[in-house]
Amino acid sequence: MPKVVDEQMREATRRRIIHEAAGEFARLGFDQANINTIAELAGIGKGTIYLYFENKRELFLAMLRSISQSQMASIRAALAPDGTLQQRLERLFRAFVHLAEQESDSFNVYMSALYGVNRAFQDEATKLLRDYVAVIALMVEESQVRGEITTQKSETTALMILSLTESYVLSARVLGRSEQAITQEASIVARMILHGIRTS
Amino acid sequence: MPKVVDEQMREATRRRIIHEAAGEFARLGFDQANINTIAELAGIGKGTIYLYFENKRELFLAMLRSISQSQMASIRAALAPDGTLQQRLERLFRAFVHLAEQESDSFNVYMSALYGVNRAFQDEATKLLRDYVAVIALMVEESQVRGEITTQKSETTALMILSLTESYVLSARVLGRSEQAITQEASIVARMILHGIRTS
Amino acid sequence: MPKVVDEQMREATRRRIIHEAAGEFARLGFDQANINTIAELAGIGKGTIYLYFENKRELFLAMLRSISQSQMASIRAALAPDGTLQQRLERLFRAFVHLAEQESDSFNVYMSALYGVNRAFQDEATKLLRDYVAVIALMVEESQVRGEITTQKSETTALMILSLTESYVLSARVLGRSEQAITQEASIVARMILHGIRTS
Amino acid sequence: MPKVVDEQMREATRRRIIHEAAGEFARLGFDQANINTIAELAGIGKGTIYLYFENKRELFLAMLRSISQSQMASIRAALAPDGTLQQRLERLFRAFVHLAEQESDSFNVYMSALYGVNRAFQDEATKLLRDYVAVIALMVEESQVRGEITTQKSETTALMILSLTESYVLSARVLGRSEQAITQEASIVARMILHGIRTS
DNA sequence: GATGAATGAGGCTTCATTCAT
DNA sequence: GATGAATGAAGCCTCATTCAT
Repeated sequence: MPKVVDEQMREATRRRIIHEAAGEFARLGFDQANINTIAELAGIGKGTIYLYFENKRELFLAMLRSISQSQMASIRAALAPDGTLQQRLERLFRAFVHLAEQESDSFNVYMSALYGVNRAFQDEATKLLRDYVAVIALMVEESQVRGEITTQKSETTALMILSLTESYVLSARVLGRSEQAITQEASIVARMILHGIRTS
Repeated sequence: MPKVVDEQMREATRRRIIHEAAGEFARLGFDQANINTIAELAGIGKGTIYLYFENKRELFLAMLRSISQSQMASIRAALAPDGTLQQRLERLFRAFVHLAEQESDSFNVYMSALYGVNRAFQDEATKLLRDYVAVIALMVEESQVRGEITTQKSETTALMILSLTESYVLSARVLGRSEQAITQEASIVARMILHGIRTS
Repeated sequence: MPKVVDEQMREATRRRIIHEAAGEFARLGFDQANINTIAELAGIGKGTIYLYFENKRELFLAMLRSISQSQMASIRAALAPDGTLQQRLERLFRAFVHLAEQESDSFNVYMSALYGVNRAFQDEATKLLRDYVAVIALMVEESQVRGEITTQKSETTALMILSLTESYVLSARVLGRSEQAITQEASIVARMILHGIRTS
Repeated sequence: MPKVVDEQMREATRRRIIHEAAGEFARLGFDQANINTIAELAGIGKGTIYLYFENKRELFLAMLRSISQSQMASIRAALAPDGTLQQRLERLFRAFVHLAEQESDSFNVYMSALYGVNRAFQDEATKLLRDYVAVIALMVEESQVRGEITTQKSETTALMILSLTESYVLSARVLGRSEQAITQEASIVARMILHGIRTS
């Protein structure tokens, strides 16, 4: 029964489509991206894409979900309960820098979905944002338990942490700073966050 | 001499087009926005738009510049050298909350331009970002002179302030918090920023 | 009573419009020619043209008639009953060479109208063609009376003369020959025509 | 292997498009001709045309080339080295009459391209004109070899032959003569050309 | 299942013409 | 009479989607 192999093939093709779609969407945006180009890059026929995804919109959403999973994995790893809160915050910061630079396609797609105007895309991107906040809030609560900080509203704190981290990275990139220059500020930013948290 | 009136009429029409364009672009994004619809909303003929703007792209850019000016005016007012640094930061935070809520069309357009993929739009949006940073950096330097804080890199500090302020507001909005709820956190966020600055 | 002066002014403006129209139509053809451009070249407002001509089509026709009159004048002069038939034919040939080179705008407009697809334009251009044939036929008949040739169908002969003269000039031009080179063939062509006539 | 059939289908469709395009362009001219109408006449969808031709202009050029080939074939056949020069000239004349009447669409398109203002179209039409001259020049040289005529400049002679033939037919048509009436003059025109050649 | 030829809706833009001043 | 701002019809072309093979 070649079923398993077929299933693997199908999954591989699906992944290839999503990968190329991410590049195309990141490069051109949803409207300007061309289904035909994506098919060519993925090495399949134009019509074949529709055997994997209902339409362009669904392809975009599937790609967005794929990106979300991948990014969440990175963030979870960064927030592993090793070391002090300061260290975990630094790792979080560096994880974002890394994502923004090494996975820039994904990052761009995610950001444009989040701040774009298509409600469906925004909703999907928001899910990831919620997950970010949730997993950071968890870390905050752990730190409370450990006595590293004393706080009440873990979610507000998490939101602050995420905002400062993510948007600092983004703004710095948009303003043209190098990855290296930004990475070097990990310690400063983390310390600043920490003090901010402890004071409020 | 009907010239003055004509000039006023022309300026009024131009403003009306830009206003409606902002709404349409905010609602649908650049590609999905329809020049014909914008013309109808502005109460003019389809062809008339082209007497005011060379093409769709130039209309978008003109609108973006208009938004930039308006937003910068708000931010400058918020950063007026009255009161303590804490108070100025609170006003900055509230100004962003206000912009995001009351001028949500403009805000959405600006954000999607900044994080979209069209280089020309990104460049224009980046200009505004630079202006933000510059004017905040100025406040930071004033505060140094006044002895409120002791810092070396005013621009880095400004970027931190902007990042935390702007993106906190944005994230909170995207996550569905009410304007009121966000506004109430002005004091907390400002204090946190201040401590962060003083520590680093 | 400034009426006369006004009438002169009006006539002068009309002529200026027609002159510039001829250039524009010759350069771009009827459809691509731009009314606004013609107005600018003529130094008047866009709307003013419509005080002189009902619409673009009528302007074109008026221009065509103007060209016709001018060209017929040249041809009549060339065919003046001075000299031998051979000399008159040579003058006719040279007149066409001159028209094609010195009045190339007019010539191009006339040819494109004649061989174009707009029936109204074709009809107008055909009138000129008929006039050509008629005036040449007259010369043929004169020559018969003078005993220079003996022929029956003066109109067929005229058509031959015109065809060979006009289209020889045109083909030679299209094929890139210089005015001088073509002019030098006046004698040959005229002699050839003459022999042809005498034989048939 | 449906390839051959497909290829045949494709070629058939291409021909159908060109055929209908010729009619539409002949009827309305390049600018007024409507791609949509051509598609409907050809029995295909509007977008399908763009699978066969890059754009309207390329369609026109392709059609022009197709016309050129077809016309050159007719002319070559007429000039086949059978019979006397007089007979060949008569066949040439009749071939033009036939083309002008039976292939009037093609003829109109070719003439309007030749005398229109679009340089690209003019160039393409000029190629055909050159081919005409070349093949007629060949006949002239053959006739020299055979001793039918004694001439030096075969190309100039060829141009004369073409001019008189083609433009006689055209002028006669424009002036409203019937095909039959024009055809009957084949002998006269041919004889006249012949004498003209022999004399010069 | 895979393909890609065919489709046609949709939109930006031009420009002849009108008409209020 | 002269003007030119305003208009909107008209058309080329793109591209997501379908479906016969």
